[in-house]
Amino acid sequence: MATSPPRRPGRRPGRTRLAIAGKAKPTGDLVAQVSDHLRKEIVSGSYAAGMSLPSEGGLAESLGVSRTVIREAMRSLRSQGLIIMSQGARPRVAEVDAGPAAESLRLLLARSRTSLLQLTEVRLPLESSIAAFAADRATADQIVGLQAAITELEQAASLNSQVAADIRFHDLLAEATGNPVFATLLRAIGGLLDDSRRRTIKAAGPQPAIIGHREILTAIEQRDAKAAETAMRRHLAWAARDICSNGQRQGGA
Amino acid sequence: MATSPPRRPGRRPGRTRLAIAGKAKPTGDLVAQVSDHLRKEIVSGSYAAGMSLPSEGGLAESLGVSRTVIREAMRSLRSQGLIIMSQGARPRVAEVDAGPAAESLRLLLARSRTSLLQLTEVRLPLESSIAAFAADRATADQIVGLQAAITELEQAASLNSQVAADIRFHDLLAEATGNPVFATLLRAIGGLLDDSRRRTIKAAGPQPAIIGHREILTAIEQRDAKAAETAMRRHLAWAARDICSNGQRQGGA
DNA sequence: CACGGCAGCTTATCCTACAAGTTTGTGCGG
DNA sequence: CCGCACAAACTTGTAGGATAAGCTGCCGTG
Repeated sequence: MATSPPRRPGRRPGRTRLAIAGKAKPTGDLVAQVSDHLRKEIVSGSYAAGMSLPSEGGLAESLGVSRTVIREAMRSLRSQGLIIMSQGARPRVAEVDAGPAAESLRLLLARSRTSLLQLTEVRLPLESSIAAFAADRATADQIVGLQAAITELEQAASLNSQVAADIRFHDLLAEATGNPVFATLLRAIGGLLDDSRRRTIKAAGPQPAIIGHREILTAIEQRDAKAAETAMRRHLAWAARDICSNGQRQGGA
Repeated sequence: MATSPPRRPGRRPGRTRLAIAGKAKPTGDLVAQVSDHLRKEIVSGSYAAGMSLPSEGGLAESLGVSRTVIREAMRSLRSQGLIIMSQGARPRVAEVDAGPAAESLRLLLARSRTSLLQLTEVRLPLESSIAAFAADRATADQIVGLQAAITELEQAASLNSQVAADIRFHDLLAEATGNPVFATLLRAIGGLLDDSRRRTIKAAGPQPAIIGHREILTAIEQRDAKAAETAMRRHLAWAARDICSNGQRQGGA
């Protein structure tokens, strides 16, 4: 006896529109709609970072789609670094992090046979500007922090800590511009150059980097944007030299 | 009667390892494993661009997982711009495109509450370098394309097409550097500045932009990197002027 | 109050079914 | 023999249900 109405599964014909507030797009791609909807909510800040999202079942019901659709949309958001999922716990909104964007860039570069040289090419104007802006805007605290990063590099024993101190100096510099866009882009690109950094320091030792950083910091302390830019340019040119010599392609992994 | 063996659904306990060649990672996240596997195959070139991938069912069987897992992995790859899916047709390997990486960066920047002024600040050195590199490297074809973009801007009737032509010129310029990293970063930042561009052109008309583009192109034709950089700097300074006046924050969407 | 265990909720995976789109092959007419 | 219409097969998109495994918080015990 078909007491319950014969609710057939499968794609429901006319129901192209979602139970999402406002206009209904007749795109026909439910996952994309849900995914866009949630992405907007997250980016606009309706869901704060660290906050838990509704459960898959709840979202499925409230948006009027199946859990399958929700799951695929979630997977999409997850691969964009917007949410964090783990079995048993509700998905949470991820902190803002340059990692996924860097990964995306890495993927692009790996596919388009981009060389490290091309990355440095972009890094040069970016970091030069960073140095210049930092000279104008760095606070006293930030200058102290930069000094500390140099000291850290001087006293670092292992290669790892040397590389870390190097990265730290550049990050602090980007932060000192007061412009998060600089820091973001630098980290996205810089993350791809970690291996290169390591090789360079391993080959030449930390001394060249220390000298370069000192020159930059001196220019910043004197509020000399032009000099800071020049010093940074020289610093990076040194680092780029042995990239040119063994111009390896950016591998996968 | 359980004539058929009681093949219970649900997560199969011991089967944490995938039928993927080589080492078995006990990560427990099948989707990630499948996704990584396919990603490697695509990036390494085992699946050439434009080529069709096996069907979901086929992959599910050959990798020993359910179609659900395959679908979620596909969705992940799709959101990274590696594959293209459409109903009824097998998924195909996407051409190399900077779009997804730029989108990922755009998302990151949008989440970190950046102002238009801050975006412009980064755009200035970036585009300046782009102009300089383009002057050195643009091919004859690319110069023709740039000229066409200017003509397009001159003849554009609607505001929309004017903005589009403006964006197109800058994109082509980035492409002319021969360095996809420039194009990617520019698109990420530029995408957030679209509204601003629209307002600027709406307020001042296309003439200032046309003049700026012409100056840049002239410098490029003469292979004068320094002049190209200067021209670009002037062009952007003009555009930035009325951003400073109404320094609004960058909203979502 | 501290702490361990249990109950409920939630995700991860699998399965099956059907709708709707694409591709392919077949057969017919020119 | 070639080209085209049409149908069959294949494939993706969505729904829905079931089970396993993990997490969270509550409650009872010490």
